[in-house]
Amino acid sequence: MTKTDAASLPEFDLYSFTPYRLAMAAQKLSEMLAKHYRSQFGISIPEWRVLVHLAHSGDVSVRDIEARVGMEKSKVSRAASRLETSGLIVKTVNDDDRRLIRLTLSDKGRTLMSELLPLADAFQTEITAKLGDTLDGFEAGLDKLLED
Amino acid sequence: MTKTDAASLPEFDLYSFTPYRLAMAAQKLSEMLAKHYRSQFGISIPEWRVLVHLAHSGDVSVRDIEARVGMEKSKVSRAASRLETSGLIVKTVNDDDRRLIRLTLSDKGRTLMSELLPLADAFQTEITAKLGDTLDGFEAGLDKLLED
DNA sequence: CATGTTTTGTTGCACTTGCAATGAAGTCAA
DNA sequence: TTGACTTCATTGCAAGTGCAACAAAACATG
Repeated sequence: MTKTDAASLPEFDLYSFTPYRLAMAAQKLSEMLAKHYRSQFGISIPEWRVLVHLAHSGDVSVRDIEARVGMEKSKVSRAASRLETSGLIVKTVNDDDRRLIRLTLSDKGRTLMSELLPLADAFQTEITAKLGDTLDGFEAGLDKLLED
Repeated sequence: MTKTDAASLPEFDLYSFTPYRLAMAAQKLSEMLAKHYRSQFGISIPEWRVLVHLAHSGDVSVRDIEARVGMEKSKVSRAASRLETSGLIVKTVNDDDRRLIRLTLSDKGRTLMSELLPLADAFQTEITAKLGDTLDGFEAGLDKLLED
């Protein structure tokens, strides 16, 4: 009887492992996108997510972003602090519930987003083109993975 | 002429932005998977990637993993150091090219992988089931995004 | 050979991250 | 009202991260 050796390892092909492929694809797209707005506007990915959510939903609290964007609340909190420091958003206390913090785009932030959003839109178009006729199937798969 | 105001922001729906959806799906799968092996075996995602690559390819250098798995070389280096500390891999100098470091699974590491790989395989099966008839379209989309 | 260039892996540093602990504010029931 | 409990945001801490700088080895070209 032999000791556990190389031959005893189950076959496993990392490169066809869906979570791995998905992670690689996500990382690639994130980096392509981040390259645009990091170098041009000095914004990190978490900051970008907060900004987009604000542009989309108007006033929101840290909790809202945590829930809807799936970011840790401390991550949201810190991204918001950085954005406040750079003058892109304003934090005010919600007077109805003084635990909540209202995050709002500043004029500067709004101006920034009016430049950034078209850029994101163009990127989406690029991806759509790249996916071509696999687009629908791909998005349907994403739906399945994201549901519940 | 008005200043830039809320109404002037382009429409943009974060929740149908493909990079965002992709990032969310990837994060979700990674966390589900990591929950299995982090809690049971105390292994992080970068460590897991190195181990799988070793199980798959036998001896490799840091550079090989950097290139094929798309990890920063410092990340690979540190993951390898941690794995060496926990006795799961062995680092030896390659005598043909003494800059290269041969990473090899130890017996302990091989034993671990013989438990871990079936678990990954089961997870793949789970995902495949979840994707159902969207599987092929989804994988085709991933192929397109990952090519070049 | 000699010397400049490239490749490989590690490390220093500043920053980010996740998690748990904290404090402040709100809620609820006696 | 009081006191126990919950919710929200921030922060301390240890660990992880990316990037640039680095040293050692290999390579190239005179």
